[in-house]
Parts: sequence; structure tokens; C-alpha cells
Amino acid sequence: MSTSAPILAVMTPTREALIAAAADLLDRGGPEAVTLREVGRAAGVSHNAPYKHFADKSELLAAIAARELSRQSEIIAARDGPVLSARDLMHGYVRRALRYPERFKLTFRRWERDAAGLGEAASQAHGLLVAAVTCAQAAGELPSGDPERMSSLVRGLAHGAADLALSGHLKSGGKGNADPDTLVDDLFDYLRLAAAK
Amino acid sequence: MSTSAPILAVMTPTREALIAAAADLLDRGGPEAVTLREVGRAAGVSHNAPYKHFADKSELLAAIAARELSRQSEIIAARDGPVLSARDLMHGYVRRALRYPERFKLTFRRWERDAAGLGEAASQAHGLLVAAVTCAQAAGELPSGDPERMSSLVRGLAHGAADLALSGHLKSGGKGNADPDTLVDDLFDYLRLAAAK
DNA sequence: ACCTGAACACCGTTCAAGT
DNA sequence: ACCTGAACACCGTTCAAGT
Repeated sequence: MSTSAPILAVMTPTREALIAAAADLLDRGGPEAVTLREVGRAAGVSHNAPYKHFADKSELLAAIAARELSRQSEIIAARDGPVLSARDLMHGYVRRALRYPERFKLTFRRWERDAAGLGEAASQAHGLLVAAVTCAQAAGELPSGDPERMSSLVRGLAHGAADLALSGHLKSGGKGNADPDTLVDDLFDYLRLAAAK
Repeated sequence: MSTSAPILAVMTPTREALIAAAADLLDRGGPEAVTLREVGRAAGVSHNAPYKHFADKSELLAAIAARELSRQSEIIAARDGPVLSARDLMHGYVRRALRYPERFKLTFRRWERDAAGLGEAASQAHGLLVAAVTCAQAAGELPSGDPERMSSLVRGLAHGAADLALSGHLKSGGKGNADPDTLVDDLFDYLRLAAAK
């Protein structure tokens, strides 16, 4: 029974330490602070030991992004309370983006290939949202229609609001009422109105 | 009368050539392709001539971002036809993001200071949207309320949909109906329904 | 005022060994 | 199988001059 382990957990300790060190450097000083030499130093290995675990620097960064997407799913799935609503899911999305801005920006870079199982981690997180949206549609809180499409709509807003906030493009207004969480609530409120026809 | 010139037009030709060369390198090969040496070569000057016009590399990149925001405003303002609707404005926003993905990503980096008049260029573009949103609210196409806040909502969705599309996070669905333009239209359709109470 | 060439420190990557 | 140290090409930045 205990022989089956999560796929992503199959990692040598050194590899995991390298990813952790790189993520830490990223959080502290942005992408420019992530040098393979500093990563190796922080992980207690030589400056080119990373090449035994990743093809190049880009692959190490992709591993950070994949880890971040997986953690997002884990945080949601590990809740013992009631299932999160689509609205709460999006508030969590915004919250994590604002808490780890550099990881957020890194996660949504334009990655070349389907590197480091990044696609699987992303679709798993998206699946949880689609389920929550379907539930909200059944309750009449969201308009009916393709749940995938509705999920993309609400996530598009949450993602854009978070990204605009991080890049400082949401504070032009004097009242300061346009923070990402407010916009998420606004959208859900309007969608409920639209659902009531 | 003709003595007053646009502020951003006050630039030495070399400075402008450096920005153009850097933007071109960015479009072709992403941020990693933008090296000061290559920029100088493309502009026909030495590899450190940029330091006579910009404090460092970051300031040159910020100048590209500011130019991109200004152009966005110019494109909108230079139309001789009828004033663009808020919906068309957002379609144009998505269109430009997909056409120049690297510039789009660069524009929404987390810039340190208010570098290179980036803030002014951004608020000018935002002002055009607020005007269009106010107009749509008067016509009953959008719910009433603070126009700034409503503008942030629609731009948040357009921005997020474009960014998700660029990073490949919008193609998970099988039907492929979740492209950014569709999401923009969906939002405006739902908002019109909500406006009709 | 604007530009150049040499120089320095640093980084990604490779390679020949080492256990 | 995993790691190390030296080496190479490249890049951002600085500086002393040059016109």
C-alpha cells in the first residue's frame, strides 16, 4: 500500500536542495540573484554540480515553477474543512501571487518546451478550479455554460488583477479601491447578477 | 505655436537608436538577447556608449517599456474614425500583447523606481480607457459605479487573459474556445446583463 | 558633450579527472 | 552515479583618454 509515492517526490536530496536554494535566492533578490554559483554555494555543493541534475539554468528555473504550481494544488487539496468555493480559490490565487511575487512572475514566463512536467502541474491546479466553478454554476451563483470557459474567465481576472498590482499598474486611482481582491469580488458579484438573468 | 513639442520627443538620435535596437533584439530573442554589446553594435556605436544615455542596462529596458506604453496611447489617439469603445480598446490591448509578447512582458515587470517616465505613460493610456468606460456606462452597456474601478476590472481581465495565453496556460481545454478575445467578449456580455439588472 | 578601448569582476557552460 | 577544479567565452560596468 505504501509503495506508491507521488511522482514529483522522486527526487534526490541534492536536486531538491538545489531547487529550494534557487527558489530562496529568487524570493530574496529576483531572477538576477539566481546564479548557479550562488545556488551551489547555498546548497553546499560546487558551482557546477547543478549540471548533474539539470540540463542548464533554464531547466532549474522551470523546476521552481513546476514546484510552485504543485504547491498551489497541494494547499487547496490539503484543506480539511469544506471544499473551497471558486471565489475563495481566486482569493487564494491572488494572495499567493502577492506573497511570492517573484515565483509568480517566474511561473508565467514563456517556457520553451513542456519543461519539467510544468504542464501537468498546471492542468492539475486548473482542474480543481473547474470543479469549483461547476459547483457554483449548479448553485446559481455563476452563469451556466462551458465550465472550462467560465474558469478561464474568473482565473483570467484574478491573474490579471494580481499581475497589474505587482507591476504597480493598479494604484493610479485616488481612492485606492482597485486592489486585486476587490476586483475578484466585483467580478463574482456581477456574474451572480448575470446568472439571475 | 510650433515651439511646444511632446515631452517624450526630446531625445538625441543616438538615444532613440539605442532604444530601437534594444527593442528589436528583445522582439527577436527575448530579454537574454538584449546585451549592451549587441545593442551598441546594432546602433553603430561602441559597446559602452549606452552609458552616456542611460545609467545602466535596467534604465535602457525601462525606456523600451515606456516607449511601448506611449505607443499604445498614440495608436488609440491617432484614430480618425469614431472613438473606440471600451470593448474594442480591450481587444486592441490583447492584440498588441499577442503581437509583441516580449515587450508586453517587459512592460509589466516590477520596476524599481518610477523609471523613465514609465508612470506617466501608463496613466495616460489608462485615462483613455476610463473615458471609454464612462461612455459605455452612460449607454447602459456597463454597470454604473466608479469608472476607475470598472476600468480596472475590464483591463484586469484583458491583461490576465493575454498573459495566460502568452504563457501557455489557456489551451488546456479541448474545444480551444478560451482564447483571450473570447474571454473579453464574455466579460462584456455578462456585464451588460448585470447592467440591465 | 559625446564617444572609444582597455581592463575587471562575474557568470553560464564545458571538460578532464577524481571517488 | 555523483562531484570537483580549472578553463573559456561572454557580459555589465568602470575608467582614463580622446575629439
